[in-house]
Amino acid sequence: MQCYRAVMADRPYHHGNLRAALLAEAERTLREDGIDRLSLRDLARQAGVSHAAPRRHFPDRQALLDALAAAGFLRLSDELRAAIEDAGDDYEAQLRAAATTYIRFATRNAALLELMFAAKRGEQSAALQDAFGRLYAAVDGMVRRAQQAGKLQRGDPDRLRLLLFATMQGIAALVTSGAVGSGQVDGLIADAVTLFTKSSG
Amino acid sequence: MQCYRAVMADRPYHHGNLRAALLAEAERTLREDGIDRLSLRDLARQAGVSHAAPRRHFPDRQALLDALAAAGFLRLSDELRAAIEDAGDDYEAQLRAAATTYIRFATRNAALLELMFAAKRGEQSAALQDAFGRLYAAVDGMVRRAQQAGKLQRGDPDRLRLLLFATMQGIAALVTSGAVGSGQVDGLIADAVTLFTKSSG
DNA sequence: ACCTGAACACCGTTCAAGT
DNA sequence: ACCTGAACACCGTTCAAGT
Repeated sequence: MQCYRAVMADRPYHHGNLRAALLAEAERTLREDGIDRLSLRDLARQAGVSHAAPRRHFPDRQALLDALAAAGFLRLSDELRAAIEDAGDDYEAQLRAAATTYIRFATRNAALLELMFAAKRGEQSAALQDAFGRLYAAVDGMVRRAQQAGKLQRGDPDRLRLLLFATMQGIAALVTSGAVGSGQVDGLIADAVTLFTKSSG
Repeated sequence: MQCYRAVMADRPYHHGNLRAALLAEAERTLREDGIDRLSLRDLARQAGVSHAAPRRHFPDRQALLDALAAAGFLRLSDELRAAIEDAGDDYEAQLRAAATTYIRFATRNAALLELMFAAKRGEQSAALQDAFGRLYAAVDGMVRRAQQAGKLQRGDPDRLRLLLFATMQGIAALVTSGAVGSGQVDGLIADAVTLFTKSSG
């Protein structure tokens, strides 16, 4: 009778990793139902825990959203690093791989990406800023190497990196908002790469 | 006694333009407090009307958000057209003016722009799609003229227009999310214009 | 340390009923 | 046509209390 809440438990709820379970469930809900249907009480219910229990791990709803966003930044930056590494030594191939990975992440995690780039109403947590920094660093490293090799368009290097970042994010926004069909994505990426790489000739 | 709800009424509530009053108040709330604090009940309260009254004009909360987004698209496209017209005959100046206007709109209406480009969960209303079309047409016209005059980079014209749109939206996203400081905006726009215009020489 | 249970002040949405 | 008032099923957040 006191084991009621362990009905569907092979997962070790109630001891240890409630925080991780909440985050995992939250990400699933975010992907499948959208941010509007994401409620702390529902997450607690699905974790078999009282509605006040999440408060130990996330002081309020925004804290959970911030944690989701931070995890998103880390995962996207890891995927970008891997894609760039797999692309070999050709800078244009690296650029194309990075852009493709970024847009694919955007289409598969539309609500999460939106959350990651939500207008910050107040100050963002340090963890969230760090996570964004990881993403920026992933893009930055690639672009910096390409610039040093003289493969990119001229212009202020820092701004050019930001601009490339902005272009990827912009394409992602158009795709997830439905303004651009998935069939146009590859062409858009190709044009963007052409635009940024030095067409020396 | 039956005039209770007209306490602060010089506005003609309760007769005629509740819809417009709700939209105006909603946009103010969106700008000042963010989308999370935007509630139909609160809007009704501020309009001096029962909480069920808005239902006549907006079937649900999403309908009101869609109407806000549509109005945003129309206003932004109007501002873009005006800025382009004021910029004269030089295509690069037009491009710079359009980008500046777009980013300024983004910084002043961050929450609204986010709403405008929110990932569509289902189908979007026809009115919303039309409004987006107006925005796209505003950008499109300018770019098309520049392309015909041979002032832009080569590449598939349709995709180049989308790419330019994406770049503006991407810069806007980085600015409103706080990833790019307002001091870097002008430089970013300048670099973007340089990138897109044909540096023939 | 981590969680419960009740309570408070809100929501969106629905629906019969009023004018 | 447009609006009211009560009702329903939810929220997030707080807090004393339990183990």
